[in-house]
Amino acid sequence: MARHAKWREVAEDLRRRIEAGEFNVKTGRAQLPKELDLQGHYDASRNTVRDALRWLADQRVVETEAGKGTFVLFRPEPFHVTLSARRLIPGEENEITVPGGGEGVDYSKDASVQGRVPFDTEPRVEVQFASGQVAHWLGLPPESQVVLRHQTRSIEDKPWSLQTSYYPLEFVTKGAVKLLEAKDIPQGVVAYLGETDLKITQAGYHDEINVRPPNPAEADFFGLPETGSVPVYETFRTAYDQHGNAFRFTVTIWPSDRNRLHYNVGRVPPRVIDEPGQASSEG
Amino acid sequence: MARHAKWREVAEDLRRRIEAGEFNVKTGRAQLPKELDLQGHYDASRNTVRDALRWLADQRVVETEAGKGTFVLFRPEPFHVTLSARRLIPGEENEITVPGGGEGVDYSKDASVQGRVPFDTEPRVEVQFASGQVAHWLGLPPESQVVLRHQTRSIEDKPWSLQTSYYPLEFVTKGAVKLLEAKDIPQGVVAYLGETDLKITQAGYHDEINVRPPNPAEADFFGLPETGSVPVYETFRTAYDQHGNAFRFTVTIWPSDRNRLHYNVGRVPPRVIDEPGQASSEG
DNA sequence: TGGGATTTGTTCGTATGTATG
DNA sequence: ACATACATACGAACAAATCCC
Repeated sequence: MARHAKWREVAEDLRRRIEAGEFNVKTGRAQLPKELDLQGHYDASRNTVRDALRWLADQRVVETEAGKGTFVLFRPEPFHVTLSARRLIPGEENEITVPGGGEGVDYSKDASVQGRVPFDTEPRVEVQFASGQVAHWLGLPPESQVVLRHQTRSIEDKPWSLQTSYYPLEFVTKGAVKLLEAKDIPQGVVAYLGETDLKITQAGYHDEINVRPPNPAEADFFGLPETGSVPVYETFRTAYDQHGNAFRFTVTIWPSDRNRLHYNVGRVPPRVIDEPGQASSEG
Repeated sequence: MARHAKWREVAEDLRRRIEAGEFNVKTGRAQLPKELDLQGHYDASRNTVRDALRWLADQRVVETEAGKGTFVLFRPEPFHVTLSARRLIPGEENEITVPGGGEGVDYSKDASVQGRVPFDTEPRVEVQFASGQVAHWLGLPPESQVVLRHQTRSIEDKPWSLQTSYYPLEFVTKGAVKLLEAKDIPQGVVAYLGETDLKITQAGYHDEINVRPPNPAEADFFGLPETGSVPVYETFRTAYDQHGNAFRFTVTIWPSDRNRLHYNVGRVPPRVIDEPGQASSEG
């Protein structure tokens, strides 16, 4: 009869009851009965109940807090992040064409988020020897040094992404001195590099998207369970200039529980560009 | 001294020993000592050892098999999948330009995989009422019917992706009768639609990327643990024709343990287009 | 500030079931 | 049929976090 183990049946039933709203309260978080009561309700041992709760906690359905209880997790609406630029080079239509005109065109930012304003911290700036991965993507010889600019971004006071960009140290000695300053570059780094003697223009970029469990520092920053049950997106962006040389390598970490990624390729209706993810839920 | 719980310390130590290659054997899989021996080695109870092993199993570091033992998991090199087309419309350079010329240009496929040949099953074809999501993306009124074409893809005998495409049923009555046939369309569906009276040309597409645990059917097909510890990518692609109308909606499932996704935007050196992910590991 | 009650976290022991060879 | 090894389930004790008075 029992197709599943007992702990699994308890878990499934609890999830059903959670989705039916049985534990909802008017104010505050929905709280499950305490383990002792569940033990009585399901005629199971406390360990079996705890196996069920652990499984639900791993799936981010509930959250347990020592001394307090087990609570139903509120899952926020995800941010919809568009990772493809609208136009890449101002004045040229070599990328996405917005038939309606040029308003709201986004040249310099890496990502735009529908309807919400991200808050960036001031960057932390370091000079390091390039790791193998960084050297590979930037096309640098081993032992090269790079400037690293690290930022955290939040939306509505919630941590949203971690970003680290790498530039050849050479850029600094050739005129881009602001790269070493630990403060935001208002017009964006790409625009700034174009204003310096380097005269770098972004012609295109390559993105690689990976998914993995967060490391402890990331889990702490984003408030993710340290079991690694909520993965993070890890995007690697290599930007190329007008000569086909890589000039920037950016690693960004996005928790998967609050982000969806979007790309537009070719000609796409403006409403899709402007309002990604309007009705996308449930697969 | 003990910063972590005992089970966690056992787990960390086991991972260290695994990475040090302590359990490697010349032929076959590396096998850990049995639980009873680990219990003795760490002076812990069997349940504590099992807590550690469960944590490692959730992270796909090891795999336990009843009656056999606990084995170190072999993690294969991921496939690198490029989701941006090289050129979108033959003859026009409105998408990625390959300076070297037109060789190897990929017009019709949704995805190209570096150095490996995917094997597609014959499609399963159905007619359904459009769900809310499908109707939304295709811009169809409620109660519309759609043709659904479902395929599984494998690379080197390993299941690699699950794909379902939706087309307005209207297309069939307007001449695209092959959409209803349960066999592959060699030139690709997009090219075929252009050859019919519909004269549809793909002008662009929008991709949304999500990550979630696999459902039981997906876990079974891909051989993923049913705990959901290995997430799958779920990509939603909406393709638009020359008039800005959506003509296809495609949902693809890719297990994250064997896939990395790539996009090229703007002008990118051909070697990056042709050989994605050449040296990208370790973050 | 403290102490006791409540609730979850960790660890142990033990028994039995199930898959494998 | 038997031994091996992991899976499930039970019970119990104490620790740690939280809350309330």
